[in-house]
Amino acid sequence: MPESDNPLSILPGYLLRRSANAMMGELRDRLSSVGLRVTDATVLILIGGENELTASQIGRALDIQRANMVPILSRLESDGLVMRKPLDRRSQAIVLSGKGKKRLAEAFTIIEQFERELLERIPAEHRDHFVPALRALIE
Amino acid sequence: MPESDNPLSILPGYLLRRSANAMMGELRDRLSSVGLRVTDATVLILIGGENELTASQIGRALDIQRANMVPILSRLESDGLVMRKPLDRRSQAIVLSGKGKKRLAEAFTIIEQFERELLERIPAEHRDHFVPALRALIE
DNA sequence: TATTGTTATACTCTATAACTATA
DNA sequence: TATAGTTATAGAGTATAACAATA
Repeated sequence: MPESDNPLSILPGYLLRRSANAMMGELRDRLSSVGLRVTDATVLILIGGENELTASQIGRALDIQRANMVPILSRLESDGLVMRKPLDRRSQAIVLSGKGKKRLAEAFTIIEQFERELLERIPAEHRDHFVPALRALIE
Repeated sequence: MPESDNPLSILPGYLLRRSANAMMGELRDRLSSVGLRVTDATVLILIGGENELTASQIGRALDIQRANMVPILSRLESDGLVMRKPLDRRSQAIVLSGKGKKRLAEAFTIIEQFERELLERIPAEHRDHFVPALRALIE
């Protein structure tokens, strides 16, 4: 908080939004150095960890609607980072290209450093409680 | 997480974004019942707690840029919730109207219930660590 | 019947630059 | 010179409805 305390600074929901916005702004700046948006990087990480996922499956895993996956995957494909591999005549797997694997590795280095610094900002006595608390909110 | 675990589900930054999006979506739905956006409600809470704040001061307190305060305050003013009170020939305080105070009270009831439920979703042993952790990320 | 991929569209939030009037 | 308020604009994320093709 740049300003001194206000009635909002005790509300967990407000603090959650403010901190997420601040952290994602920081991550966005760092990922721009490898030409990726935050969402792009999450898609690369997801499909890098599992073998064959369709656009719909990626959307469900990341809480992104089918329709909104279209521009994301178009961008990744036109950048040569992913390819489409037909599974049947309706579905297609989104798979990393060689270039996509390299880009994912670069992004992951940035993200690991970012996550490390994020955790270090949290006082030690609270640190280990953070991820379990967030996971409970998402379930 | 609707889907089973993936490489992202251990990243604090990703979980922070996902949980904030989920929580704010929920709050947005609830506040729509009193015709307010989440940001509108935060402005009302802020100016309800302090006597006289200008648009620029509100923006700095809430991490909203000057230019983006304009449509927010125009909306609140045209809804009759706030009024502009000249301080000098350049600055003006944004103050709650009577209608604005009533609307703020309605919104605050909704938000208090929301915040209560949010905290209850966090397992008891992690709960008290949540706000301090978030505050550390915003500083 | 349900699902996949897609198009089109609109709304919200955010970011930047520039301008004027005043402090 | 710095700040307040504003305009204009663009980018990004998100939400909804609808459609054809396929499972």
